[in-house]
Amino acid sequence: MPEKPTIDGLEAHWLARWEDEAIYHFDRSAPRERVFSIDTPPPTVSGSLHVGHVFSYTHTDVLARYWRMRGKDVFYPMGWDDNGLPTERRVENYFGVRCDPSLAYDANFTAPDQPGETKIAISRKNFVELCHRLTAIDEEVFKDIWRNLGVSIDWSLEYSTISPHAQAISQRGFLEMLQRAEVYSTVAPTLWDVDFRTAVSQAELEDRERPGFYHRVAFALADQSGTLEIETTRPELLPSCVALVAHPDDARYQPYFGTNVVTPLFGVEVPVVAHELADPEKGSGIAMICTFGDTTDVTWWRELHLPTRALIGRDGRFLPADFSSALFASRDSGAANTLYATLEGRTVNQVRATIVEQLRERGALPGEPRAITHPVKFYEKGERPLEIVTSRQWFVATLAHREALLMRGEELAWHPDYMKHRYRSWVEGLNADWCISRQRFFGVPFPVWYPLDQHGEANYDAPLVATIDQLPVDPSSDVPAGFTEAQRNQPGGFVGDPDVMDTWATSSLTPQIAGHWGTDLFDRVFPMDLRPQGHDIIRTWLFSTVVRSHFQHQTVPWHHAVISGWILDPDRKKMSKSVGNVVTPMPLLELHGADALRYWAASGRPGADTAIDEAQMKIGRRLAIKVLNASKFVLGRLEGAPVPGVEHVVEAIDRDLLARLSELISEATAAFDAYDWARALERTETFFWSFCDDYVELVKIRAYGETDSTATRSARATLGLTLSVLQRLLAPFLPFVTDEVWHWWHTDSVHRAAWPVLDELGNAPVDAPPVYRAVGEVLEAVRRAKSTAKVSQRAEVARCVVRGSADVLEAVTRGRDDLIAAGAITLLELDVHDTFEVVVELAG
RNA sequence: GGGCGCUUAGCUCAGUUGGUUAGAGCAGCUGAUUUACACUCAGCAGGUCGGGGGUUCGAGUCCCUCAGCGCCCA
Repeated sequence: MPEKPTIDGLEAHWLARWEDEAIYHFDRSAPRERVFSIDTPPPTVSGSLHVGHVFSYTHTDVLARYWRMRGKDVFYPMGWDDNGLPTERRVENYFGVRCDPSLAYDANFTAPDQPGETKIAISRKNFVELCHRLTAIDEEVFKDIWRNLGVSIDWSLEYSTISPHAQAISQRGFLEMLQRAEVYSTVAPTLWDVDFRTAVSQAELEDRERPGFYHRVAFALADQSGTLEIETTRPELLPSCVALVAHPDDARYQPYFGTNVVTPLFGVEVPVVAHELADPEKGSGIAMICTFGDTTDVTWWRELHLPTRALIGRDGRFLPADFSSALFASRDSGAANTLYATLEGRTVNQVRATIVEQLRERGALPGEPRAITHPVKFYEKGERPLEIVTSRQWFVATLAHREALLMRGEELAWHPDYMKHRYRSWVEGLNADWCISRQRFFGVPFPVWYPLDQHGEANYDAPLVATIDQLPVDPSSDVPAGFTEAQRNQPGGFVGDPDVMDTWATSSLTPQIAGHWGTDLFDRVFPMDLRPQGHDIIRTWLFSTVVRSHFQHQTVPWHHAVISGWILDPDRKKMSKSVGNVVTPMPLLELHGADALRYWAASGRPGADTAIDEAQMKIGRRLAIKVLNASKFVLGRLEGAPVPGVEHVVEAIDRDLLARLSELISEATAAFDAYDWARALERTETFFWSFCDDYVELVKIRAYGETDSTATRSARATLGLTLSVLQRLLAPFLPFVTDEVWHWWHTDSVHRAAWPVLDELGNAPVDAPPVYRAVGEVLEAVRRAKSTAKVSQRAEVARCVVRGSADVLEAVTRGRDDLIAAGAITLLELDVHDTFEVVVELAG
């Protein structure tokens, strides 16, 4: 025990020691019932690292440490989510490159130190190499943060979602779903980002309020008897119009159902149809259906069996079209084709301007466009509104299993409970199967090839699949069984599936990846006990993991889901890179210390959004310092001797303190069992400060007495037992300082010590007379008198009269000696009275 | 449009099934001073618990309603 203990430098010392002694090592021979397994979020390493990470990972670690002390073998791995678009984007910007899959691999390529003005086009293989290189660097930065935060991860279980192991698991999961027909490929209208040129899934969708215009457009009735006016925000889609739609109950339009109208400018005859999704309140109550302006168009198109006149291409520009063809069958194909010739190859905005201008010229635009603000669907990482593009994609059949997936949500224990609503409303609102293919580069490839017929056309209905023992495979370089590389892309040969999987198609298998599905380990850890995560990824990570586990294992993937809240900046605004209010954790760690940062994080209850609060960190730091000093005092009193056993606790006030301590143990344990770490911390902290300021002050003088007196031994036993319990109750929150003080009198780590139980306190009577509290109240009155008189707390009290009920006076009597000593009271008088009152007469 | 959460002292938050005079920490103010701790200790002050209505002997807590903030879904 150092002469002048300090919390500075504790981190470096204990981090090294924990690593040397491998105290967080998972015993993989442990039977399932002794294991507590955690499916930790693998952070997206290419994302910005901010203090929000520290927040939620502290919650997880606090729980991990608790269960470890409860005697569990804690399976606590850490992974890195490095595959996917965020990494690609970061690599593009970091090195100033872009991937062009048509280029050949250049073994001599070296990336520039600084990104240049224009991005250098490189082959897919070169690009992927750079992705690996950068993620390796990023992962070290993240790892450094976790280590410095004192997260008790078993680093021997580290994984990454782009590793061959993760790829093999992902591909196996895919192949088994394919075999069970839970995944299928089809050509379908799909949400499409025109900048990234990839399909995206419903889960990656985000509504953004954008200014727009309602354009009123007049359609002539086919029989020339009049016009119907619709309103649209997307007049550029007029050439791909396939119908007009109104609500079946809308009396205004009922006469028109079943009749035809003619699109202005393009002269295409389209029917007027009825559907419940048409909103009579919106615009003129009648809308045009185009293939495809939004997901509602897709629904209408599918349910009403409308033709497909898709005109927006993968790059967001208008595709060629022939208005004299059977598909369009324009009444005036010459004019239509002439106009369309000016639109082909143009962007959405360019086409919109031209069409509005043309409509106005032809008198088909009654009234000026009306400015509105409306929600527009974006890919969450995208910059231009999503389009809907028809393409071949792989889908997981979620819609057909909606009810079962809702039931899985009910099976999960949610903390806090109300977070289950997020899951429920998401599953209820699903409107498309989960699209898992992405037209990108850095990801897990699909382990399939397609046979090519004599004309070089692929047969997508009969994919050639890899076998499980081949995995991982890359169909762009590996060859399917029965073929040779020479047959690649040749008629009668084969072609590899060119796409990669959605990052969630891999992340949804973190229990299988971390738990090494297919080995004996998996059965020892799965289903996992705990899934900690933020509420922002319930619809992605949590949902997709439930889907995979449901299909693959017919179970929920975990028993408990603990949902952490948002981290807000000090002004309570959500932290985001674009707002520029992101706070990085390292400076805070260096300034306040890991225990202090953890204290702040652990004060945030499950699910509660929490603002960055440096004041709270300072309080945590103060608490850590107090733990050092209190431990120093108590252990100093023990003078190196073992703590006297609980049977030596004989003084009434000491027995009462232990009774209160057993209440604390019960409360903290119950709170932890309910995943309410913040409550456990708050109760323990309150008790600890009262222990320091009141109990220790009361028994200090007695504790300095002769070692062989029963009273002294009682005080020392109580101090020692209480300190031991408090150090352990605080250990999950303040791992550094508690292990420091624990080692002052133990050889093992506090993090391997047993969580306190009531038995340790012997038969501490819970119904002991409330001596501690009664004496405390008198002492408080004495302190108040001294403070009011502005004298030292050591000043003598000539006479102190305590009036109160016989019970209270009895309690005070039992703590009389300690009270007199702590209050420097010369004469203590007790007087039975019906109200409680303390009269203090100071000396002099 | 449907749903969830929040609203308690200047600030950050407790307040577990309804039950003495609503608590804590921070900030503020007033003091104390070398035997664990100044990164300390003691004390003071500060709230009609978002508004309104209801149930009850009794409501911060239960019910209804309104408002504000945040979020989820459509």
